[in-house]
Formats: sequence, C-alpha cells, structure tokens
Amino acid sequence: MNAIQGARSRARAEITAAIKEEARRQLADEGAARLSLRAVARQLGMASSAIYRYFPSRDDLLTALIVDAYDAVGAAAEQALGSAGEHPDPVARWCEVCRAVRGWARDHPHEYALIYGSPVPGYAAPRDTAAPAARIGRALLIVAADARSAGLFTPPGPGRVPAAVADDLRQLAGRMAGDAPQAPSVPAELLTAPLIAAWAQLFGLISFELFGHFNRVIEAREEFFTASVTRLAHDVGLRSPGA
Amino acid sequence: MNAIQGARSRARAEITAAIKEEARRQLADEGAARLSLRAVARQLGMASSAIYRYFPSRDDLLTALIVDAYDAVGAAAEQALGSAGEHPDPVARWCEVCRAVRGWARDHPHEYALIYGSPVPGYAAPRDTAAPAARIGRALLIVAADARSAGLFTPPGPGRVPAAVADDLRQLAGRMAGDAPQAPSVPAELLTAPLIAAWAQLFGLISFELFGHFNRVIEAREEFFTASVTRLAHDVGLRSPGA
DNA sequence: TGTACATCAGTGAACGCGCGTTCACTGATGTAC
DNA sequence: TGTACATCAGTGAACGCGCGTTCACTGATGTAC
Repeated sequence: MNAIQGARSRARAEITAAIKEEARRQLADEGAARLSLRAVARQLGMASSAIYRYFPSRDDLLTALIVDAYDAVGAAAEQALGSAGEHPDPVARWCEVCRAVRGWARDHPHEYALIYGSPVPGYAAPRDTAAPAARIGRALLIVAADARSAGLFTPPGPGRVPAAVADDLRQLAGRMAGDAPQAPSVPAELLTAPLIAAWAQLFGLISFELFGHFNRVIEAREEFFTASVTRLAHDVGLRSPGA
Repeated sequence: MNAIQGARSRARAEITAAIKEEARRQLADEGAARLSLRAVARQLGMASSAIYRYFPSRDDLLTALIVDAYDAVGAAAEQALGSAGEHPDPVARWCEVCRAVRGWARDHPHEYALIYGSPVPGYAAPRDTAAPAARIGRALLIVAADARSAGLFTPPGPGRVPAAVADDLRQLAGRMAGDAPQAPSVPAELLTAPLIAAWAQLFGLISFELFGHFNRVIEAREEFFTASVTRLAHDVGLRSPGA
C-alpha cells in the first residue's frame, strides 16, 4: 500500500462517490423505484457490469443512498443546533432545527421522499440506517435538555400519558444511552410523549408541503411552517426567556 | 338499453371493479411504482390488451385507485363523524375522526402510501383528486364548527398568525364555499392555522407509524396516537364540556 | 532494482425476464326498422 | 317477430424497450522475494 493511501483505494473511493452522486441525480428524475443500475453506468460511461465492483446489488446502492440521506439531513439539523447554540431562546432554537430540516428537504425532495415517504417495496431497511435516522430526534432532544438547564423547560403534565407509552419511553431512554454511551446522555424525563409526537408531526408538515397537499391550501409556506413549529415547541414544554 | 340497465353495462361495471380490486391487491404486494397492467390481466385470466377496453392507460388506472382511496378514507372519517354526532365532547369526537383515519390506514397501508406517501414519479394528479382529498379536512372542520355551536371552541389567539397565512386561509374559506355550495358552509373563523397544521400533523403521526419510524421507539401505538391527537384537539381550540 | 505472481477494475456479450401499448381480428350483444 | 347493421368486449401476436445479474476475459496496479 502506498504512502498516500494507495492510488487504487483512492480511485475506488472516488468512483464509489461518483456512482452515488449519479444515482442521486436519477432519483430526482425518476424516483427510487425506477432507479436503475444500467442507467447509472450508462451516464458514467462505464459498462453496467462494472457497478458490481462497487455495490453487490441494486439494493445495496439504495441502502447507501438512504444512509447518506439520513446523515445529510441529520447533519443539517445538528449544524442548526450548533449555530443556534448560544441562542438564549429555546423556542427559537427549536424552530431553527426544524427549519434546517425543512430546508434540506426542499433542497433534496427525492432524497427526502426516499427516507420519509413510502417505503420502497421489497426493500427492507438494514440495521445500518437506525443510527443515522436518530440524529434529528437527538437534536430536538438536545434543545429540550439545554432549555431545562436554563430553566426554560416545563415538562408537560404527566397525568395524561398512558402507562404503556411511559414504559416505551423509559426503554427508549435506556437504549439511547446504551447505543451512544459517549454522546451527551439524555435525561429520561425529557423524552416525553409530546416530544416524540412533535418529532413525527414535524414530518407531517414537511411531507404535506413537499408532496403537494398544501397546493391551493397554504401558499405562504415558510410563514406557516414557522408558526406551526413554534406551536410544537410550546407543546413540548419549551418557553422563551421573557415568557 | 335494457330495463335493468343493460347486461353489457352491468358487465362493464363489474369488470371495471374487478380490475381495480386486483390492482389494489397488487399494490399491496409490489407498491404503486411496480403496478403492472399485464400482471393484473394475467391474474384475471384475460389478455393484457383487454384492460385497454376499461382504462385507456396505466396512469388512468392509477388515478382511479387514488380517487377511490381518497374516497374510502374520507368516508371512514365521515362515518366516524356521524356515529359520534351526538357526542357532547368535541375532543372525543375529534379523536374518533382521527382514529378512523388511522384505522383505515392500518387496514390499507399501500393505498394509504399511494395517497399520503411519496408521489408516484412521472404521475401528475389530475383535478379529479382534489375534491375527494378534501373530505378528511372537511370532517375535522365540522367537528370544530359543531363545537363552536356548543360553546366548546376557543379560537387560538389571532396575534401570532402571519398576515400572509391569514390571507391564504381567507381565500381557502372562499374556495371551499364555492366548490361545494350545498355543503354546510364553513365559517371562516374556524379555518385557522392550527387546524390546518393539526390536519397535516395527523398524517405525520400515521405515516411514522406505518412507514416504520416508530419501530423500537413507540410500541404502544394506539395509546400514543390517542394521546397525541387529544393534544392536537386542544391546540386547535376544542374543549371538553366539563373543562 | 528486477522479476513472478496475485489482486483487482473494467469489458462486452449473453441470459431470461417483464413491461406498456398497438393492431387487425372474431364473435357476441344490442339497436333500428 | 325477424332481419341487417352497428357497437363493443376480448384475443393473440407483435413492436421496441429496459432491466438486474452472471460470466469468462483482458490489462493494469500492487506485493513479495
């Protein structure tokens, strides 16, 4: 092997990236179900069989795209978290994270559809997707955790949470601590039903916008989105400093 | 034409229905993108070309399935609205409508994905789908309207709604009145941003459950859903009689 | 530094398959007089 | 009631296409001595 990592393995990494890039382009034209190895190879000027040196099958290429998409949107959320890190208002910070997710989704609608739209038929998500998929939820949790440290978190009244749901939340908190022991640990009392619901509901707002259900309903998309996620922040228990 | 509507046209209606039924079955196996006219014909024991006597193209068959799906889930919502019609508690009634939608979605996951998942690539929804698609939103609105009549509706503070969104809502109210003049008219002050948001967020909850994002997160799906839509009801401004 | 060998990327042909749609046709069902 | 004609459902072959995957191969890049 060479000093600079070997020409071969560098070429390999570059071509792997080129294949994924072209596949993402085709995703945008045709959707996931119509993604075709032959078309990717054609566009790249290589024999269709050559793809098999990089991905053992079409499904493996799809999996790589899915993992990349989760990572990309997760990174966008975390970056918003970071840049709004000093922000004294947890509600505004929550909104920034939500807006980053929406922004990424609007910029990459087909990758968004790949991970948050209908599951691709006959494709079973492997374990590898679980960790990247959790990044957005984790970012939202950190907003809540920091708000609590600042005394700006009012946990929702616990009386209304069904016992079975409370059990699920306890188990999930345990699993999150175990999966990423080095990550900032998540106080179990922040992992509430409203927070999980807000997480899912966020994607209802984004999906409705991207998939066309707001056509002829809401045109002021950005204003509507911001107002809606502000409401979600309050549901979760976040408070602005002055309030 | 015959007294009993003509043997030919009766046969026609029956076979059209059989084609759609078989197509729905295949939807469940393969997803919308892989729906194949030839496979439908094969399963029905007819020549593939015979399908063209009933649907001019594959896209027209898809459109018919989409319209049927919107109508089916809309009917489920309206039925819940009807059976909970006497219910004195608007919050409970709202939950029943939401639960009916979720129940239909769980019973018909692939038809749900067809209308609320990723758009089918290369397929443009024709105008025919707009009216059936509005039925669920209309059902939710009626819950709010009846609650207001009973004095159990507290409109959310108008201060926070951006002006552009308020404009959209006014226009939408006008359009809804025009589209269905015979339907119970919708007071514009009920068509609020929180209600539209709750409508979209409802599908975030259902999609997350159906598309697998709650796996290893929430297992008490029904309890979680009911708790979440109860929270939505309060966001919208509905109150229970005693509260 | 040079040589023999192993590894690996990439090729091009082929396999077997399914697809949407068209077309000329047959035969049954309905209609008009 | 009977006959001539029009309408329509359904057939089967064909067109042209693209797909995922396999396979034996060539030639370049890397490795061990």
